[in-house]
Amino acid sequence: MHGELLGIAVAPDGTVAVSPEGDLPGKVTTIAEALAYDRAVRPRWVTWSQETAQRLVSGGARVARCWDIAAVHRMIFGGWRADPGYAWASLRGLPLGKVPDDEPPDLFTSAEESDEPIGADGYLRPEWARGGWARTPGTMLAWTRLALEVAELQRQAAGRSGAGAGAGAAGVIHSESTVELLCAELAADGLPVDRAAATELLAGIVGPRPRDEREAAAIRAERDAVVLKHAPDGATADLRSPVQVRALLAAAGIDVPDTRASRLEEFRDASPLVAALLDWRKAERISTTYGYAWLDSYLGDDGRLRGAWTGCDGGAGRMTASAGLHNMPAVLRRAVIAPDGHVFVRADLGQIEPRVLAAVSGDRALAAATQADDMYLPVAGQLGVSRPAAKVAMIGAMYGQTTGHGGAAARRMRQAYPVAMGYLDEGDLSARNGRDLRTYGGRLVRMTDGGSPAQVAARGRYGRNALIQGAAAELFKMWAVTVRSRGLSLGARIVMCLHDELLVHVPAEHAAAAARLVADCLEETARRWAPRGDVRFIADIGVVTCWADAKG
DNA sequence: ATAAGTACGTA
DNA sequence: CGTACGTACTTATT
Repeated sequence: MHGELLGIAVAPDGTVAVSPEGDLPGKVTTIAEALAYDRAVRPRWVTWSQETAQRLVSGGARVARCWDIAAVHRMIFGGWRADPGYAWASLRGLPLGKVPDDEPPDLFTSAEESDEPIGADGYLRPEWARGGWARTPGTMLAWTRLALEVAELQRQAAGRSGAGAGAGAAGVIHSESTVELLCAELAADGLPVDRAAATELLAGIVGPRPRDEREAAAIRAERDAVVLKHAPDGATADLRSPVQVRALLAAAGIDVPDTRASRLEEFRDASPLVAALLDWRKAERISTTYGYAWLDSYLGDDGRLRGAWTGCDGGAGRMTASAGLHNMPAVLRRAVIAPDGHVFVRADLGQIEPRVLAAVSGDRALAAATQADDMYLPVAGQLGVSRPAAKVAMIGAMYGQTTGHGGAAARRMRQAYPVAMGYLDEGDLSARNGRDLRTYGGRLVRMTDGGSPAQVAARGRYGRNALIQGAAAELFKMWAVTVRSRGLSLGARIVMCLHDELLVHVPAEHAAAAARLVADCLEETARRWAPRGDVRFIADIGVVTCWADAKG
């Protein structure tokens, strides 16, 4: 029974239903009892979506593992939409165009109440999916039974499709599911941010917090004036308008097709106007997106910055976060400080993408290079080029156009690592032709057909990138849920996931143990995810009190 | 009001 | 040396 699937549903009021299993009758109970059952039996709870985890977490229950129907649906079928009615129709092979929209109930057409979740047409009744399942204990139990049935159908569909069926993919469906539990916890726990430190940082960059709108406008005008005083006589512009900025630059003799920072950077030294404008943009970004309003919106009184998390982005399958958690300017990490008595274990995967390429392609020669701490060194030696040239060639192969032309390094790359390059070529070709791809872990990456030559080329790049980025995301998530699980006894909590980086909050007395654990979890994950075992994955792991500190 | 375009932050 | 995403602002369209 340990680890067996068991359906669970949590109503908005916190009432829990657990599906029948074997001789056990299903029951309607409390979150506390569900947690006790989780500890005793450790089932794999079948949930319809992250919402269940959110309700469990807000009721104080952090369960060990789950089978998340929406997450598994996205793996098997690709795309983003994964509501119950859509997942059901996909599994039953029903026409998807007729699946009712995932909309709130219409107030004027009273939904017919039925005790049967599946309608005569074979589709899931929309009123059930919209919350009608929580109407009575009986409907709640039926909802959990259906979840269990759907999970079994998904297990079969995954086996047929190849999702989660590859040698290295064992466990990916489970980790992709359990990440939804982690996401609910990340959203509830938040990222520790020291309000005083954040305020001080902001003051240094954009000035003190304005007391009213008039003062804010004055500060903005003053910032603008610093730039405009470098403008040619009489010229002025709204610095927030790219069109006007372009005209202003033209008046100063700088003709550019657009005013992006990357394009203006080359004029920085020659033009005080450009230099001032680029500095202005930095401050403006902080002021508008990551300023006091940002703190007010997302930083709680308890010193935690909270946003919503998703386990996969619908494209290649990376995690996403709102509230700016994934694109916060690096300077603001100075304010991410562990509260008294706690520290962070900060860990990031090193050279994850080329290592992942070695694993997913099965290229023995490239796998051999991963034994080095810096794998670009052996690659450079193999190709007979400098390390920077080797790195550019590798990244170009993974993401850029390599077909046909390319430098000497690119040509030698084909000779030295034919299996890896063949894997990328295959993905590129499939994507160009509009054929769907599957990542190493079995996630379907949907491709469209047709398009102009430029779109076809872009699709090729998208496809080869998705194979690498998607596989790296799978490895990362498996690592993260392993740390989540193994770290419980140390009081370690993941507070940030940033594609290849983990920030783990832990009581100071367990810092060293937690750092070792994070390293051990990577070993364990690598063995499970890439069982051939010839690819080495590395992480830079340090104990810090502030995220901005590389090592503590 | 809503959509598209521009820009920029993270990986 | 490419890809992904989230946020905010301006400009154009409905």
